[in-house]
Amino acid sequence: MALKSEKNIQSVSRAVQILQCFENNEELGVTEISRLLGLHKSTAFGLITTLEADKLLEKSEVTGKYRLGLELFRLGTKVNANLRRIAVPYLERLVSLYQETVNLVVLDDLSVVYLEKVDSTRSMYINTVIGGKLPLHCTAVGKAILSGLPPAERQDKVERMDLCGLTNNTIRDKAKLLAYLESAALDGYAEESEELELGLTCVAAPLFNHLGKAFAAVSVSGPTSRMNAAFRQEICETLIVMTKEISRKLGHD
Amino acid sequence: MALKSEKNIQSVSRAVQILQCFENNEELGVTEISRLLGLHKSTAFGLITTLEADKLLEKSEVTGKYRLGLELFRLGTKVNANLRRIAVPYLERLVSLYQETVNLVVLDDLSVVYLEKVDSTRSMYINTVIGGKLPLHCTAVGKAILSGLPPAERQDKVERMDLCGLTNNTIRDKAKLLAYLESAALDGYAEESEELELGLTCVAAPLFNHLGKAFAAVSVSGPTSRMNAAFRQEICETLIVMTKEISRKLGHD
DNA sequence: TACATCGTACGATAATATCGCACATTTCTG
DNA sequence: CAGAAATGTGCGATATTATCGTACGATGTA
Repeated sequence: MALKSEKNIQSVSRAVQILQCFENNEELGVTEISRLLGLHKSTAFGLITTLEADKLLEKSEVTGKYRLGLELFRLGTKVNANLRRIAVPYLERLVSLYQETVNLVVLDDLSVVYLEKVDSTRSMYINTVIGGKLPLHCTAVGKAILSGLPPAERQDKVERMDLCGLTNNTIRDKAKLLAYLESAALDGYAEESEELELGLTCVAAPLFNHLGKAFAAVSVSGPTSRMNAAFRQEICETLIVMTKEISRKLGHD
Repeated sequence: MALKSEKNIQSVSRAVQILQCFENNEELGVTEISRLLGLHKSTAFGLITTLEADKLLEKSEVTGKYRLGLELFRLGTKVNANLRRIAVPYLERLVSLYQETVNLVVLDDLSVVYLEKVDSTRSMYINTVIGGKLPLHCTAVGKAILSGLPPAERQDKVERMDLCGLTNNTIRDKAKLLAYLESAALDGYAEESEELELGLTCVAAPLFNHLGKAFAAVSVSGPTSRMNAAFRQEICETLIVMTKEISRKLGHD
Protein backbone atom coordinates (compact mmCIF):
# COMPACT_ATOMS: atom_id res chain seq x y z
CA MET A 1 0.00 0.00 0.00
CA ALA A 2 3.02 2.23 0.38
CA LEU A 3 3.72 4.37 -2.65
CA LYS A 4 7.46 3.92 -2.54
CA SER A 5 9.53 1.86 -0.23
CA GLU A 6 12.92 0.33 -0.68
CA LYS A 7 13.70 -1.56 2.45
CA ASN A 8 12.67 1.12 4.87
CA ILE A 9 11.14 0.64 8.25
CA GLN A 10 7.66 1.94 7.83
CA SER A 11 6.89 3.18 11.31
CA VAL A 12 10.05 5.27 11.30
CA SER A 13 9.27 6.84 7.95
CA ARG A 14 5.73 7.50 9.07
CA ALA A 15 7.04 9.15 12.21
CA VAL A 16 9.23 11.40 10.09
CA GLN A 17 6.22 12.25 7.94
CA ILE A 18 4.39 13.27 11.06
CA LEU A 19 7.20 15.61 12.01
CA GLN A 20 7.21 17.07 8.53
CA CYS A 21 3.54 17.92 8.85
CA PHE A 22 4.65 20.65 11.22
CA GLU A 23 6.72 22.45 8.60
CA ASN A 24 3.62 24.32 7.57
CA ASN A 25 1.59 24.03 10.74
CA GLU A 26 2.64 25.15 14.15
CA GLU A 27 0.17 22.96 16.01
CA LEU A 28 -1.79 19.89 14.93
CA GLY A 29 -4.14 17.45 16.61
CA VAL A 30 -4.20 13.68 16.30
CA THR A 31 -7.08 13.62 13.86
CA GLU A 32 -5.61 16.36 11.71
CA ILE A 33 -2.36 14.48 11.38
CA SER A 34 -4.06 11.18 10.64
CA ARG A 35 -6.01 12.85 7.86
CA LEU A 36 -2.98 14.62 6.43
CA LEU A 37 -1.15 11.32 6.11
CA GLY A 38 -4.06 8.98 5.49
CA LEU A 39 -3.39 7.00 8.65
CA HIS A 40 -5.90 5.56 11.03
CA LYS A 41 -6.47 7.69 14.07
CA SER A 42 -5.21 4.97 16.40
CA THR A 43 -2.07 4.43 14.38
CA ALA A 44 -1.28 8.11 14.31
CA PHE A 45 -1.98 8.31 18.01
CA GLY A 46 0.51 5.57 18.77
CA LEU A 47 3.21 7.23 16.72
CA ILE A 48 2.49 10.64 18.18
CA THR A 49 2.60 9.29 21.72
CA THR A 50 5.97 7.74 21.02
CA LEU A 51 7.34 10.92 19.51
CA GLU A 52 6.03 12.84 22.50
CA ALA A 53 7.77 10.47 24.93
CA ASP A 54 11.00 11.08 23.05
CA LYS A 55 10.38 14.83 23.07
CA LEU A 56 10.36 15.20 19.32
CA LEU A 57 6.79 16.35 19.84
CA GLU A 58 5.21 18.08 22.78
CA LYS A 59 1.65 18.71 23.72
CA SER A 60 0.48 22.22 24.37
CA GLU A 61 -1.02 22.63 27.80
CA VAL A 62 -3.21 25.37 26.41
CA THR A 63 -4.64 23.91 23.21
CA GLY A 64 -4.11 20.18 23.79
CA LYS A 65 -2.59 19.96 20.32
CA TYR A 66 0.90 18.86 19.43
CA ARG A 67 3.89 20.81 18.22
CA LEU A 68 7.54 20.09 17.50
CA GLY A 69 9.50 19.27 20.64
CA LEU A 70 12.70 20.47 22.21
CA GLU A 71 14.73 17.35 21.51
CA LEU A 72 14.27 18.08 17.84
CA PHE A 73 15.65 21.54 18.39
CA ARG A 74 18.62 20.20 20.30
CA LEU A 75 19.40 17.65 17.62
CA GLY A 76 19.03 20.30 14.95
CA THR A 77 21.70 22.44 16.57
CA LYS A 78 24.17 19.56 16.15
CA VAL A 79 23.72 19.29 12.40
CA ASN A 80 26.77 20.57 10.56
CA ALA A 81 27.86 22.07 13.85
CA ASN A 82 31.52 21.94 12.93
CA LEU A 83 31.06 23.75 9.68
CA ARG A 84 28.90 26.41 11.28
CA ARG A 85 31.19 26.93 14.24
CA ILE A 86 34.21 27.38 12.01
CA ALA A 87 32.50 29.45 9.35
CA VAL A 88 30.50 31.91 11.45
CA PRO A 89 33.47 34.06 12.52
CA TYR A 90 34.32 34.47 8.84
CA LEU A 91 30.76 35.41 8.04
CA GLU A 92 30.89 38.08 10.72
CA ARG A 93 34.12 39.40 9.38
CA LEU A 94 32.56 39.64 5.92
CA VAL A 95 29.61 41.59 7.27
CA SER A 96 31.83 44.06 9.06
CA LEU A 97 33.93 44.45 5.91
CA TYR A 98 31.11 45.06 3.46
CA GLN A 99 27.95 45.81 5.47
CA GLU A 100 25.90 43.40 3.42
CA THR A 101 24.07 40.21 4.34
CA VAL A 102 26.20 37.06 4.40
CA ASN A 103 24.94 33.49 4.06
CA LEU A 104 26.28 29.99 4.59
CA VAL A 105 24.55 27.16 2.72
CA VAL A 106 25.07 23.46 2.09
CA LEU A 107 24.19 21.37 -0.91
CA ASP A 108 21.17 19.10 -0.71
CA ASP A 109 20.89 17.21 -3.99
CA LEU A 110 19.29 19.81 -6.29
CA SER A 111 18.85 22.51 -3.67
CA VAL A 112 20.78 24.56 -1.19
CA VAL A 113 19.76 24.74 2.45
CA TYR A 114 20.51 27.90 4.38
CA LEU A 115 22.53 27.12 7.49
CA GLU A 116 23.54 30.51 8.80
CA LYS A 117 22.91 34.12 8.00
CA VAL A 118 24.49 37.24 9.40
CA ASP A 119 22.61 40.42 8.68
CA SER A 120 24.16 43.74 8.06
CA THR A 121 22.86 46.43 10.35
CA ARG A 122 21.96 48.40 7.28
CA SER A 123 20.45 45.45 5.44
CA MET A 124 17.12 45.89 3.85
CA TYR A 125 14.72 43.06 4.22
CA ILE A 126 16.01 39.97 2.49
CA ASN A 127 13.85 36.92 2.68
CA THR A 128 16.29 34.07 3.04
CA VAL A 129 15.37 32.02 6.05
CA ILE A 130 17.68 29.77 8.02
CA GLY A 131 16.56 26.22 7.32
CA GLY A 132 15.05 27.34 4.02
CA LYS A 133 15.59 25.60 0.69
CA LEU A 134 16.15 27.14 -2.72
CA PRO A 135 16.89 25.69 -6.18
CA LEU A 136 20.47 25.72 -7.40
CA HIS A 137 20.05 27.56 -10.67
CA CYS A 138 18.73 30.87 -9.39
CA THR A 139 21.12 31.45 -6.52
CA ALA A 140 24.77 32.44 -6.53
CA VAL A 141 25.50 29.84 -3.86
CA GLY A 142 23.86 27.13 -5.93
CA LYS A 143 25.85 28.03 -9.01
CA ALA A 144 29.03 28.30 -6.97
CA ILE A 145 28.57 24.78 -5.65
CA LEU A 146 27.71 23.40 -9.09
CA SER A 147 30.82 25.01 -10.48
CA GLY A 148 32.88 23.26 -7.83
CA LEU A 149 31.63 19.77 -8.68
CA PRO A 150 33.36 17.31 -11.00
CA PRO A 151 32.03 17.97 -14.52
CA ALA A 152 30.20 14.64 -14.73
CA GLU A 153 28.33 15.22 -11.52
CA ARG A 154 27.62 18.81 -12.45
CA GLN A 155 26.11 17.72 -15.74
CA ASP A 156 24.06 15.00 -14.08
CA LYS A 157 22.54 17.51 -11.69
CA VAL A 158 21.80 20.06 -14.36
CA GLU A 159 20.03 17.40 -16.39
CA ARG A 160 17.82 16.52 -13.46
CA MET A 161 17.07 20.13 -12.57
CA ASP A 162 13.88 21.98 -13.32
CA LEU A 163 14.91 25.48 -14.32
CA CYS A 164 11.81 27.15 -13.00
CA GLY A 165 11.80 30.90 -13.42
CA LEU A 166 11.37 33.08 -10.37
CA THR A 167 12.00 36.34 -12.19
CA ASN A 168 12.43 37.28 -15.83
CA ASN A 169 16.18 37.04 -15.42
CA THR A 170 16.30 33.44 -14.22
CA ILE A 171 18.38 31.21 -16.48
CA ARG A 172 16.13 28.73 -18.23
CA ASP A 173 18.51 27.20 -20.72
CA LYS A 174 20.54 24.21 -19.55
CA ALA A 175 23.30 24.62 -22.14
CA LYS A 176 23.70 28.26 -21.17
CA LEU A 177 23.80 27.32 -17.51
CA LEU A 178 26.47 24.67 -18.11
CA ALA A 179 28.55 27.14 -20.06
CA TYR A 180 28.30 29.66 -17.24
CA LEU A 181 29.27 27.02 -14.68
CA GLU A 182 32.38 26.10 -16.61
CA SER A 183 33.62 29.67 -16.62
CA ALA A 184 32.63 30.07 -12.97
CA ALA A 185 34.70 26.99 -12.17
CA LEU A 186 37.72 28.81 -13.58
CA ASP A 187 36.91 32.04 -11.75
CA GLY A 188 36.35 30.28 -8.44
CA TYR A 189 33.14 32.14 -7.72
CA ALA A 190 29.63 32.67 -9.09
CA GLU A 191 27.26 35.59 -9.33
CA GLU A 192 23.54 36.07 -9.59
CA SER A 193 21.67 39.26 -10.27
CA GLU A 194 17.92 39.56 -9.92
CA GLU A 195 17.39 35.94 -10.92
CA LEU A 196 15.91 35.09 -7.56
CA GLU A 197 14.35 38.37 -6.62
CA LEU A 198 14.24 41.73 -8.34
CA GLY A 199 16.62 44.25 -6.86
CA LEU A 200 18.82 41.59 -5.28
CA THR A 201 22.34 40.69 -6.36
CA CYS A 202 24.57 38.07 -4.87
CA VAL A 203 28.09 36.68 -5.18
CA ALA A 204 29.30 33.38 -3.77
CA ALA A 205 32.28 31.04 -3.50
CA PRO A 206 32.24 27.31 -2.77
CA LEU A 207 33.71 25.28 0.09
CA PHE A 208 35.50 22.07 -0.84
CA ASN A 209 35.88 18.75 0.93
CA HIS A 210 38.88 16.46 0.86
CA LEU A 211 37.81 14.92 -2.40
CA GLY A 212 37.98 18.35 -4.00
CA LYS A 213 34.20 18.46 -4.35
CA ALA A 214 32.16 21.51 -3.43
CA PHE A 215 29.59 20.79 -0.74
CA ALA A 216 28.75 24.25 0.64
CA ALA A 217 29.11 27.92 -0.18
CA VAL A 218 29.36 31.37 1.33
CA SER A 219 27.65 34.36 -0.23
CA VAL A 220 27.34 38.09 0.14
CA SER A 221 24.11 39.62 -1.09
CA GLY A 222 22.73 43.10 -1.25
CA PRO A 223 20.64 45.49 -3.29
CA THR A 224 21.70 45.61 -6.93
CA SER A 225 22.22 49.36 -6.63
CA ARG A 226 25.10 48.89 -4.21
CA MET A 227 26.52 45.74 -5.80
CA ASN A 228 28.36 47.29 -8.73
CA ALA A 229 31.07 45.45 -10.66
CA ALA A 230 34.02 46.85 -8.72
CA PHE A 231 32.40 46.05 -5.38
CA ARG A 232 31.51 42.54 -6.47
CA GLN A 233 35.05 41.98 -7.64
CA GLU A 234 36.43 43.11 -4.31
CA ILE A 235 34.04 40.87 -2.39
CA CYS A 236 34.86 37.87 -4.53
CA GLU A 237 38.55 38.17 -3.92
CA THR A 238 37.94 38.13 -0.18
CA LEU A 239 35.44 35.29 -0.51
CA ILE A 240 37.91 33.09 -2.31
CA VAL A 241 40.58 33.63 0.32
CA MET A 242 38.17 32.99 3.16
CA THR A 243 36.50 29.91 1.70
CA LYS A 244 39.93 28.41 1.08
CA GLU A 245 40.80 29.01 4.70
CA ILE A 246 37.51 27.56 5.97
CA SER A 247 37.91 24.50 3.77
CA ARG A 248 41.38 24.00 5.16
CA LYS A 249 40.28 24.46 8.77
CA LEU A 250 37.55 21.88 8.40
CA GLY A 251 40.27 19.30 8.11
CA HIS A 252 37.86 16.60 7.14
CA ASP A 253 35.06 16.07 4.71
CA MET B 1 14.02 -6.68 26.62
CA ALA B 2 13.30 -2.94 26.62
CA LEU B 3 14.11 -1.24 29.89
CA LYS B 4 11.10 1.03 29.88
CA SER B 5 8.22 1.15 27.50
CA GLU B 6 4.72 2.38 27.96
CA LYS B 7 2.90 1.81 24.73
CA ASN B 8 5.59 3.18 22.50
CA ILE B 9 6.46 2.05 19.04
CA GLN B 10 9.85 0.51 19.44
CA SER B 11 11.37 1.12 16.06
CA VAL B 12 10.59 4.80 16.34
CA SER B 13 12.15 5.09 19.78
CA ARG B 14 15.15 3.17 18.61
CA ALA B 15 15.49 5.50 15.65
CA VAL B 16 15.45 8.46 18.01
CA GLN B 17 18.12 6.78 20.11
CA ILE B 18 20.24 6.46 17.02
CA LEU B 19 19.91 10.17 16.35
CA GLN B 20 20.82 10.93 19.94
CA CYS B 21 24.04 8.97 19.58
CA PHE B 22 25.23 11.87 17.48
CA GLU B 23 24.96 14.39 20.30
CA ASN B 24 28.45 13.43 21.37
CA ASN B 25 29.79 12.06 18.11
CA GLU B 26 29.93 13.87 14.83
CA GLU B 27 30.21 10.74 12.73
CA LEU B 28 29.41 7.11 13.47
CA GLY B 29 29.43 3.87 11.51
CA VAL B 30 26.81 1.15 11.51
CA THR B 31 28.74 -1.12 13.84
CA GLU B 32 29.56 1.67 16.26
CA ILE B 33 25.90 2.61 16.56
CA SER B 34 24.77 -0.97 16.97
CA ARG B 35 27.26 -1.42 19.79
CA LEU B 36 26.31 1.85 21.47
CA LEU B 37 22.68 0.79 21.60
CA GLY B 38 23.07 -2.95 21.94
CA LEU B 39 21.30 -3.63 18.66
CA HIS B 40 22.14 -6.22 16.07
CA LYS B 41 24.12 -4.84 13.20
CA SER B 42 21.38 -5.70 10.73
CA THR B 43 18.71 -4.04 12.81
CA ALA B 44 20.74 -0.89 13.19
CA PHE B 45 21.48 -0.94 9.50
CA GLY B 46 17.80 -1.07 8.62
CA LEU B 47 17.00 1.84 10.88
CA ILE B 48 19.96 3.86 9.66
CA THR B 49 19.04 3.26 6.03
CA THR B 50 15.54 4.49 6.72
CA LEU B 51 16.76 7.59 8.52
CA GLU B 52 19.13 8.25 5.65
CA ALA B 53 16.33 8.00 3.10
CA ASP B 54 14.39 10.54 5.14
CA LYS B 55 17.47 12.77 5.39
CA LEU B 56 17.62 12.70 9.16
CA LEU B 57 20.99 11.05 8.62
CA GLU B 58 23.41 11.40 5.78
CA LYS B 59 26.42 9.42 4.76
CA SER B 60 29.73 11.13 4.35
CA GLU B 61 31.20 10.65 0.92
CA VAL B 62 34.64 10.90 2.44
CA THR B 63 34.52 8.60 5.46
CA GLY B 64 31.54 6.41 4.61
CA LYS B 65 30.20 7.03 8.09
CA TYR B 66 26.91 8.64 9.00
CA ARG B 67 26.12 12.02 10.49
CA LEU B 68 23.00 14.03 11.27
CA GLY B 69 21.13 15.09 8.18
CA LEU B 70 19.75 18.32 6.81
CA GLU B 71 16.11 17.49 7.32
CA LEU B 72 16.81 17.35 11.02
CA PHE B 73 18.28 20.83 10.81
CA ARG B 74 15.30 22.12 8.90
CA LEU B 75 12.85 20.65 11.38
CA GLY B 76 14.88 22.04 14.25
CA THR B 77 14.55 25.55 12.91
CA LYS B 78 10.76 25.23 13.16
CA VAL B 79 10.76 24.41 16.87
CA ASN B 80 9.43 27.30 18.91
CA ALA B 81 9.82 29.42 15.80
CA ASN B 82 7.10 31.81 16.83
CA LEU B 83 8.58 32.50 20.22
CA ARG B 84 12.03 33.01 18.78
CA ARG B 85 10.87 35.24 15.96
CA ILE B 86 8.97 37.47 18.34
CA ALA B 87 11.55 37.50 21.10
CA VAL B 88 14.77 38.03 19.15
CA PRO B 89 14.20 41.73 18.39
CA TYR B 90 13.74 42.31 22.11
CA LEU B 91 16.92 40.40 22.86
CA GLU B 92 18.79 42.59 20.44
CA ARG B 93 17.37 45.69 22.02
CA LEU B 94 18.53 44.46 25.41
CA VAL B 95 22.04 43.88 24.13
CA SER B 96 22.26 47.34 22.64
CA LEU B 97 20.92 48.83 25.89
CA TYR B 98 23.28 47.06 28.28
CA GLN B 99 26.10 45.54 26.22
CA GLU B 100 25.82 42.21 27.99
CA THR B 101 24.92 38.76 26.73
CA VAL B 102 21.19 38.03 26.47
CA ASN B 103 19.56 34.60 26.43
CA LEU B 104 16.17 33.11 25.66
CA VAL B 105 15.35 29.73 27.21
CA VAL B 106 12.37 27.43 27.55
CA LEU B 107 11.41 25.08 30.31
CA ASP B 108 11.97 21.37 29.81
CA ASP B 109 10.74 19.56 32.89
CA LEU B 110 13.62 20.08 35.35
CA SER B 111 15.93 21.89 32.97
CA VAL B 112 16.08 24.91 30.76
CA VAL B 113 17.05 24.63 27.10
CA TYR B 114 18.80 27.58 25.48
CA LEU B 115 16.93 28.71 22.39
CA GLU B 116 18.63 31.93 21.41
CA LYS B 117 21.60 33.96 22.51
CA VAL B 118 22.70 37.41 21.45
CA ASP B 119 26.24 38.27 22.38
CA SER B 120 27.43 41.65 23.34
CA THR B 121 30.34 42.83 21.24
CA ARG B 122 32.25 43.31 24.45
CA SER B 123 31.18 40.00 25.93
CA MET B 124 33.81 37.85 27.49
CA TYR B 125 33.55 34.19 26.77
CA ILE B 126 30.40 32.75 28.27
CA ASN B 127 29.83 29.09 27.74
CA THR B 128 26.09 28.84 27.20
CA VAL B 129 25.41 27.02 23.99
CA ILE B 130 22.27 27.20 21.92
CA GLY B 131 20.53 23.85 22.29
CA GLY B 132 22.28 23.30 25.61
CA LYS B 133 20.56 22.17 28.79
CA LEU B 134 21.14 23.37 32.34
CA PRO B 135 19.45 22.55 35.66
CA LEU B 136 16.88 24.98 37.03
CA HIS B 137 18.35 25.71 40.43
CA CYS B 138 21.66 27.23 39.40
CA THR B 139 20.46 29.56 36.66
CA ALA B 140 18.57 32.82 36.91
CA VAL B 141 16.34 31.72 34.04
CA GLY B 142 15.52 28.48 35.83
CA LYS B 143 14.62 30.25 39.02
CA ALA B 144 12.62 32.85 37.13
CA ILE B 145 10.53 30.16 35.50
CA LEU B 146 10.05 28.27 38.77
CA SER B 147 8.92 31.49 40.41
CA GLY B 148 6.33 31.92 37.69
CA LEU B 149 4.72 28.51 38.19
CA PRO B 150 1.68 27.77 40.34
CA PRO B 151 2.97 27.00 43.86
CA ALA B 152 1.92 23.34 43.71
CA GLU B 153 3.78 22.72 40.49
CA ARG B 154 6.77 24.68 41.71
CA GLN B 155 6.95 22.55 44.83
CA ASP B 156 6.58 19.35 42.87
CA LYS B 157 9.48 20.26 40.65
CA VAL B 158 11.72 21.31 43.52
CA GLU B 159 11.03 18.00 45.24
CA ARG B 160 12.08 16.08 42.15
CA MET B 161 15.18 18.20 41.55
CA ASP B 162 18.71 17.21 42.35
CA LEU B 163 20.43 20.29 43.70
CA CYS B 164 23.83 19.40 42.40
CA GLY B 165 26.46 22.01 43.14
CA LEU B 166 28.40 23.50 40.29
CA THR B 167 30.18 26.09 42.41
CA ASN B 168 30.41 26.75 46.14
CA ASN B 169 27.59 29.25 45.84
CA THR B 170 25.01 26.91 44.34
CA ILE B 171 21.88 26.60 46.46
CA ARG B 172 21.70 23.10 47.91
CA ASP B 173 18.84 23.49 50.35
CA LYS B 174 15.34 22.90 48.98
CA ALA B 175 13.59 24.90 51.71
CA LYS B 176 15.88 27.83 51.07
CA LEU B 177 15.27 27.56 47.34
CA LEU B 178 11.50 27.50 47.81
CA ALA B 179 11.68 30.55 50.06
CA TYR B 180 13.72 32.39 47.45
CA LEU B 181 11.30 31.44 44.72
CA GLU B 182 8.35 32.81 46.67
CA SER B 183 9.97 36.18 47.01
CA ALA B 184 11.09 36.10 43.40
CA ALA B 185 7.49 35.46 42.39
CA LEU B 186 6.55 38.73 44.06
CA ASP B 187 9.46 40.61 42.50
CA GLY B 188 8.76 39.26 39.04
CA TYR B 189 12.38 38.38 38.36
CA ALA B 190 15.18 36.18 39.65
CA GLU B 191 18.92 36.54 40.06
CA GLU B 192 21.89 34.24 40.23
CA SER B 193 25.42 35.12 41.10
CA GLU B 194 28.33 32.74 40.66
CA GLU B 195 26.12 29.72 41.30
CA LEU B 196 26.71 28.35 37.83
CA GLU B 197 30.15 29.66 37.13
CA LEU B 198 32.52 31.81 39.13
CA GLY B 199 32.66 35.39 37.96
CA LEU B 200 29.29 35.22 36.25
CA THR B 201 26.10 36.96 37.36
CA CYS B 202 22.72 36.79 35.72
CA VAL B 203 19.24 38.27 36.04
CA ALA B 204 16.11 36.90 34.38
CA ALA B 205 12.37 37.38 34.05
CA PRO B 206 9.80 34.77 32.98
CA LEU B 207 7.44 34.62 30.01
CA PHE B 208 3.86 33.53 30.72
CA ASN B 209 1.35 31.59 28.68
CA HIS B 210 -2.40 32.09 28.64
CA LEU B 211 -2.84 29.98 31.72
CA GLY B 212 -0.60 32.38 33.61
CA LYS B 213 2.12 29.77 33.84
CA ALA B 214 5.75 30.55 33.13
CA PHE B 215 7.17 28.47 30.29
CA ALA B 216 10.24 30.44 29.18
CA ALA B 217 12.54 33.22 30.33
CA VAL B 218 14.84 35.97 29.15
CA SER B 219 18.09 36.74 30.90
CA VAL B 220 20.96 39.19 30.85
CA SER B 221 24.27 37.89 32.08
CA GLY B 222 27.68 39.39 32.51
CA PRO B 223 30.79 39.43 34.66
CA THR B 224 30.00 39.94 38.34
CA SER B 225 32.25 42.98 38.39
CA ARG B 226 29.96 44.89 36.06
CA MET B 227 26.68 43.50 37.40
CA ASN B 228 26.35 45.64 40.51
CA ALA B 229 23.08 46.09 42.38
CA ALA B 230 22.03 49.29 40.68
CA PHE B 231 22.75 47.91 37.21
CA ARG B 232 20.86 44.69 37.97
CA GLN B 233 17.91 46.69 39.21
CA GLU B 234 17.85 48.74 36.04
CA ILE B 235 18.04 45.66 33.84
CA CYS B 236 15.28 43.90 35.74
CA GLU B 237 12.89 46.76 35.29
CA THR B 238 13.43 46.64 31.54
CA LEU B 239 13.20 42.85 31.52
CA ILE B 240 9.83 42.89 33.23
CA VAL B 241 8.42 45.35 30.75
CA MET B 242 9.78 43.45 27.77
CA THR B 243 8.75 39.99 28.90
CA LYS B 244 5.25 41.28 29.51
CA GLU B 245 5.17 42.62 25.99
CA ILE B 246 6.53 39.40 24.48
CA SER B 247 4.02 37.32 26.42
CA ARG B 248 1.26 39.53 25.12
CA LYS B 249 2.49 39.38 21.53
CA LEU B 250 2.60 35.62 21.56
CA GLY B 251 -1.16 35.66 21.69
CA HIS B 252 -1.39 31.96 22.28
CA ASP B 253 0.10 29.29 24.49
C1' DT C 1 49.18 -13.47 2.22
C1' DA C 2 46.14 -14.18 5.88
C1' DC C 3 43.14 -12.09 9.28
C1' DA C 4 39.98 -8.92 11.12
C1' DT C 5 36.42 -5.61 10.59
C1' DC C 6 33.39 -3.14 8.11
C1' DG C 7 29.02 -2.25 5.40
C1' DT C 8 25.53 -4.71 3.14
C1' DA C 9 22.05 -8.41 1.82
C1' DC C 10 18.35 -11.94 2.41
C1' DG C 11 15.01 -15.05 4.31
C1' DA C 12 12.34 -17.40 8.21
C1' DT C 13 10.53 -16.78 12.52
C1' DA C 14 8.39 -14.42 16.05
C1' DA C 15 7.38 -10.26 17.78
C1' DT C 16 5.09 -6.02 16.39
C1' DA C 17 2.24 -2.41 14.78
C1' DT C 18 -2.24 -1.79 12.60
C1' DC C 19 -6.96 -1.89 12.39
C1' DG C 20 -11.59 -1.85 14.05
C1' DC C 21 -14.40 -0.77 17.55
C1' DA C 22 -15.70 1.69 21.74
C1' DC C 23 -15.92 5.40 25.29
C1' DA C 24 -15.31 9.85 27.60
C1' DT C 25 -14.64 14.65 26.86
C1' DT C 26 -14.70 18.71 24.48
C1' DT C 27 -16.31 21.73 20.87
C1' DC C 28 -19.69 23.20 17.76
C1' DT C 29 -24.36 24.45 16.64
C1' DG C 30 -28.98 25.41 16.83
C1' DC D 1 -28.58 25.35 27.32
C1' DA D 2 -29.12 20.91 25.14
C1' DG D 3 -28.15 17.80 21.43
C1' DA D 4 -24.82 16.54 18.00
C1' DA D 5 -20.48 16.09 16.04
C1' DA D 6 -15.76 15.57 16.44
C1' DT D 7 -11.77 14.80 19.24
C1' DG D 8 -8.37 12.36 22.12
C1' DT D 9 -7.73 7.95 24.12
C1' DG D 10 -7.83 2.71 25.17
C1' DC D 11 -7.73 -2.34 24.08
C1' DG D 12 -7.52 -6.77 21.86
C1' DA D 13 -6.98 -9.99 17.60
C1' DT D 14 -4.96 -10.51 13.28
C1' DA D 15 -1.60 -10.21 9.97
C1' DT D 16 1.81 -7.55 8.64
C1' DT D 17 6.43 -6.22 10.17
C1' DA D 18 10.83 -5.80 12.02
C1' DT D 19 14.41 -8.67 14.00
C1' DC D 20 17.74 -12.07 14.13
C1' DG D 21 21.04 -15.27 12.29
C1' DT D 22 23.89 -16.05 8.84
C1' DA D 23 26.74 -14.89 4.92
C1' DC D 24 29.47 -12.33 1.32
C1' DG D 25 32.49 -8.81 -0.74
C1' DA D 26 35.40 -4.97 0.20
C1' DT D 27 38.64 -2.54 2.83
C1' DG D 28 42.27 -2.17 5.90
C1' DT D 29 45.87 -4.36 8.99
C1' DA D 30 49.41 -7.46 10.71
